Amino acid sequence: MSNSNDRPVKVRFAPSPTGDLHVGNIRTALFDWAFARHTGGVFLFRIEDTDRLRVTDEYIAAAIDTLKWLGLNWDEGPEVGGPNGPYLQSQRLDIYAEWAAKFLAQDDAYHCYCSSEELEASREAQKSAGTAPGYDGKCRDLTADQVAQFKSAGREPVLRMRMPDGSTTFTDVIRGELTFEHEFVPDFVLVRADGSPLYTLAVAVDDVLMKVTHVLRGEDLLSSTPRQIRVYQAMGVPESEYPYFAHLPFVMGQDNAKLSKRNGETSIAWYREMGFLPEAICNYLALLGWSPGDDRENVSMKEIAELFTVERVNSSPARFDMKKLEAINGDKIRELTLDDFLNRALPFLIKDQVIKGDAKEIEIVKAALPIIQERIVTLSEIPAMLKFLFVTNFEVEAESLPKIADESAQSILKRALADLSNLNEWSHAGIEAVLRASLIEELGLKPRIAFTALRIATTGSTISPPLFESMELLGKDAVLARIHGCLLG
RNA sequence: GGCCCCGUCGUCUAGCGGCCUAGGACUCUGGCUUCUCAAGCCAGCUACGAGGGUUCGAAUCCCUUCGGGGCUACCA
Repeated sequence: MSNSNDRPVKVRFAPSPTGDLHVGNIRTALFDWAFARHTGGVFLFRIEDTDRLRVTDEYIAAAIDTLKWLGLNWDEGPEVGGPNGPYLQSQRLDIYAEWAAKFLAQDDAYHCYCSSEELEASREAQKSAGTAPGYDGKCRDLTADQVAQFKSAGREPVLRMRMPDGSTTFTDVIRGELTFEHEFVPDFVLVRADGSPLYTLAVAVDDVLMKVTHVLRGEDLLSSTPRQIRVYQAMGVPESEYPYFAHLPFVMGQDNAKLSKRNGETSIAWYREMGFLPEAICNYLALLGWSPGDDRENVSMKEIAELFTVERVNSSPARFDMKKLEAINGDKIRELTLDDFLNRALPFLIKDQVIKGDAKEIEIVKAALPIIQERIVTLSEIPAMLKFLFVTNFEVEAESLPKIADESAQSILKRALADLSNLNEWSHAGIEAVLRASLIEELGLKPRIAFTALRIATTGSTISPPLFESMELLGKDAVLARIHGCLLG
């Protein structure tokens, strides 16, 4: 995507936080961010909170937190400021009011006194008649008398933009040249009856005032673009200074509907709690609607920024696939350095009360992490996997108890207990050597049989990290005590 | 209903007229390895929605059709 005017690239991510940021929002944010980084431009973050009934301070704070967590740092916006602030639309009300007054004075916009009941009735009529829906223009040319009448009836007007006859043509970088006939773009409301601005006004005014050069946003806003352009015209912005538009395809849920809070786990906060890595989420999301062009699938944030171009963005929607996200998350976990892995694992262990977080515990966790690193898909699996190392009153899980109750299992445990008691060098290699010599070679047992019994006796479960490493981490005393505790006679 | 967008394996995608008897990844199935579970390795299944054109030649261009989605708010 070139930049025909000389202005420096500025891309904005402008969510309306009516809930936790979800997968679709973040995919848009990621592409915005990647485009800015790729071009060396500015990444602007703006909060569209003109609907204060639905946007709360908590959601705004959560959105800021989520973006930070993902590493999608912005150059202009909340907290960091910038030359074109404020970046919360609720703090720019006077600006919108000024432009609204100007549009009214220019006759680009007009007061509309229609009640919602009247508009509703009109829409129904249009629908049943099969004609183009939209405002019928009833208040376009009100006489002074009519206005006086409405006012005396106590009606408060909205400010409505006048759409002239004709059409709007613009180029969408992803979809090509698009033309919308104004006959299907009805006059739209800019300012509510209570004087508060609408998205239709604020988005256009802000993009112009904040010198935004590229608008990459969801496909759902595609048909609102002619309205946005109409506002540019009323503002007197020359066409050469309109931003480039690129409407990103949807990210859809499993049921093929647009991803929303109603279907599936969409909130990024949930993925965070589940132990997905931010870089895995970004990597996966980058592959939804975009690809590096070669067969590469594992890409770092740095690579995403280097390789991202809007030209490579698909025009068709993508389905969100949890399985693939999990696969990528597992890959990313395996790539973690031990210290990094430790820092990310600790909060999960503490939250699940497996450890309190003291130095001694952390030391054990650090020693144990390497043997589970390739065994987990999400960080939230760690507590269950390492719990056996920290439990004070050890118990074998109920379903495994019968498996060590029979005579052959009991003799294995007895034999192992004797072998291990005499073992001085308590290392996983030493443990393995002595047990193999005794159980496998001397007694001729199948490894699977012998070690399963010991696994149950020492970890409490048939599934565990590698046995000898687990024993080493557990320590000689605890291992002997646990095996002894499993002896029945 | 009207307007608009979209259509390659189950899913994400590569492909931008000949390199395609369509490649990769995830999933799934089978196998190898193996102290469990994983990881790893190998193999296999499965796709150009349909119908017309254009062309020597089409997944790639055009049309129609069907299907999916979005918008149609004093939401964004």
